Amino acid sequence: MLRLTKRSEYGLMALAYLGSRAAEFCSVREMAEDMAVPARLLAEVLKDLARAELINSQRGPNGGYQFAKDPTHFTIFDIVEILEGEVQFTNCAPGLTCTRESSCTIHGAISKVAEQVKGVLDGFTLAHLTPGHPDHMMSAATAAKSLQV
Amino acid sequence: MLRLTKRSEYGLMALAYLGSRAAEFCSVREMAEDMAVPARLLAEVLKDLARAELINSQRGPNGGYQFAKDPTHFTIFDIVEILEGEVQFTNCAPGLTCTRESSCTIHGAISKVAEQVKGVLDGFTLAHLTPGHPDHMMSAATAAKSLQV
DNA sequence: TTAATTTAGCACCGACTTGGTGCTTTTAAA
DNA sequence: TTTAAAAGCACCAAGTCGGTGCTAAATTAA
Repeated sequence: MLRLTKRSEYGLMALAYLGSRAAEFCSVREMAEDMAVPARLLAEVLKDLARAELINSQRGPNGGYQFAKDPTHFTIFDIVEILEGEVQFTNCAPGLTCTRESSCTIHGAISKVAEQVKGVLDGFTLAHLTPGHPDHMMSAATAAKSLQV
Repeated sequence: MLRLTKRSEYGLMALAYLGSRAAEFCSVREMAEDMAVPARLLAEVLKDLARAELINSQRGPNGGYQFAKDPTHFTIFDIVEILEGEVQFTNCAPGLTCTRESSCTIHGAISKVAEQVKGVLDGFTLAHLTPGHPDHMMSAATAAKSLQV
């Protein structure tokens, strides 16, 4: 159904969370509780993000994770690629497993589609997800509330 | 990995094929052979497209499938929705299974992403996939060939 | 009428992916 | 030394995906 996995979803939520928490270390337990997501799975996701050097990790008491770099430097595409592997829209693109060079007439257009989808994901940085950041996009609920004020 | 399923892939290929074959009926066997895809699976896909009244079906000898309407009237999004079910980018969007209204800060941006991805898929019609049609986008291979001439 | 061709319907299966957990080790602070 | 936390690795259940089997219904041709 063309959807992101939970890994990406939790990852994006966690990064947004970290972004809004200044530079302090946050533990997985803390984050999982606040975000109401399964702690162990979140831990796996954060491990991957740390391996990709997107966030710093600190072991031991008062340890946890913290943003390594400016959130505006990373896009949703980057995160999805880290957590789900290479984004490959179909098998049917030149150079991939589509060997129907002669008969397959769609990979021209499909490549364009894939390119544009990639463009969309690259058009959003982590800052867009991070509350408090000037680039943040409000949810419908939040927007409604701010209108009431 | 954010990819289309084989159902969508075969469906799009088949529709491109039908679009390039004037208005005659084409049998599944014929199409599957020409496109080098598994016939039975292609048959399932075409059944779904026929149920959606996107193509006409005709049983019996010399039967098969044929385009019902103008290819420019259908977008890639339509096909994907028919063959994969409702496109739902994440669980995390207002009104969906994301019940973390208060804590989840990403569904504002995620909704925008989903909207734009939908926009991309809606920006391509079947005509873009159909060789012979003026809107058709050539594959890299075909383009290379035409340059050689 | 009969046989052949083709779609329609429905159920099913094996393999892979996904979401999630268990357990042990390593690091670091109190 | 104890405790809190991440790192590593393996594992499992459920779901999805690609694909197939089988039977019925429709249509054409002989």
